[in-house]
Amino acid sequence: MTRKKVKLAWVENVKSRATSLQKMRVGLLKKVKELTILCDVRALAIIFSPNKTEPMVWPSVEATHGLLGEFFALPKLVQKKKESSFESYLKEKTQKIHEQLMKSNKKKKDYVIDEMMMQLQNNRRIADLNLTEIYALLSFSRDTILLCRKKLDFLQFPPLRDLPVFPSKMQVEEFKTITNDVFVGQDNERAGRTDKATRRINVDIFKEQQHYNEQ
Amino acid sequence: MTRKKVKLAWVENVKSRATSLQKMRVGLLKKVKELTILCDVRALAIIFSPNKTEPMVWPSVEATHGLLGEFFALPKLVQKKKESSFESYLKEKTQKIHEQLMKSNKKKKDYVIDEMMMQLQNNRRIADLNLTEIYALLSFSRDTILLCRKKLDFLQFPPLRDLPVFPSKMQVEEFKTITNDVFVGQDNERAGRTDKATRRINVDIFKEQQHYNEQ
DNA sequence: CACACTATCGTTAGAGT
DNA sequence: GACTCTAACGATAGTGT
Repeated sequence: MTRKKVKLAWVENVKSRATSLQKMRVGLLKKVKELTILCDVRALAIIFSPNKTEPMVWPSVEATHGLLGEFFALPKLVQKKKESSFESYLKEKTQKIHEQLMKSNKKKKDYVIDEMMMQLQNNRRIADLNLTEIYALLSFSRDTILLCRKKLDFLQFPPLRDLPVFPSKMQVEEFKTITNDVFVGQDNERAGRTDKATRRINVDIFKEQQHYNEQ
Repeated sequence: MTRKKVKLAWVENVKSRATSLQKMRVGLLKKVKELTILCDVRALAIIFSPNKTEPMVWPSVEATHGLLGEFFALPKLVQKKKESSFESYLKEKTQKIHEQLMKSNKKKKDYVIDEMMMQLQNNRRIADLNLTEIYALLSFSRDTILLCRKKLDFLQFPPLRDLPVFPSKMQVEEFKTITNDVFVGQDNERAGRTDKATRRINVDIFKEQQHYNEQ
């Protein structure tokens, strides 16, 4: 039995697609009906199928016309708003999830930085850091300084200058390849120098954060 | 855990209803989206909620307007047809199921009649039959005779006269009550007379068939 | 072989917590 | 809101025509 979880994509096989359409249409309209009865709302659904002139309509063509009349009678400001309430719902949802992610990333970042600081206070030296780690530290320092300035209400200070731009993901990948993965390798010079109680921690988190750009 | 199977009815509790509405709306629109992607159809859904001026619209207000444009552009004969393709689908489905039921009932009936005939050829006598069974036999005979006439192309024969009308369900129920269920009872005179190898078979099937009237 | 229908059972929606 | 658990959905194998 090859019963796979169907992924959200165009169904190639013509027959399968047709059977799916039949079943899903019925299931869908059943759900619309359920919704209207259980929650006392009015709703309509229209499904255009290829190679069929008449679409499948719920609850009926007449009722649909009635509801659409109400829809079109709505003040244009409401009806024509660029976003339907579903779209704004999605946007809100996405926003929330993204905020959560940023928060979680912030936590991890703080933890990683703390670890690095600890290591630096012990036996690890600046020379032991790789490029990614150095950028992470610099970025952290910059953020921290800015936060401090803000808190101290010294917003009139000029922005920090000469801070390097954080490298793109591709650049970091390239770097890792060239250096033959110094993070996990145990047979290179650097790793050999820091084998006491020093545990190299994962800093991959820094490489992903560049891709979230709001708006 | 009170995890009941929700029945298709108005949800009394206001809070539950609101939560259901939220969840089901999202689930519904997700399904619409699934359908359009998997089966390559275009569809729209509009859900009006109480106490909300703007309805929830899928896929978007603009796309909806576009699709509705096509819908209204359809020739009036197609668009205004009294039945949507969903309604005719349901009707067709009902028709099929009903035909199946009739077929199945016919089979059972034939089987019951066969059994009765067998019993009559053995030790059961006409006097042992109750009213329902007698009517069943008469009805069967009538049908059989009509079928034979048809097959022999003697359609010009006058219809059978003096055949009693089959009793209504209520009349039969009344009869059963009066006679204290002679079908299963073992302590009445008739049952005592037929206790050899005679097995009384269920003829309830005949009482139900009067309620299916097509169209 | 193609089609229609049924049975089976993995996946998903959503009620309750 | 996140999670658990069940009923229902729907993909596919099986069966009949």
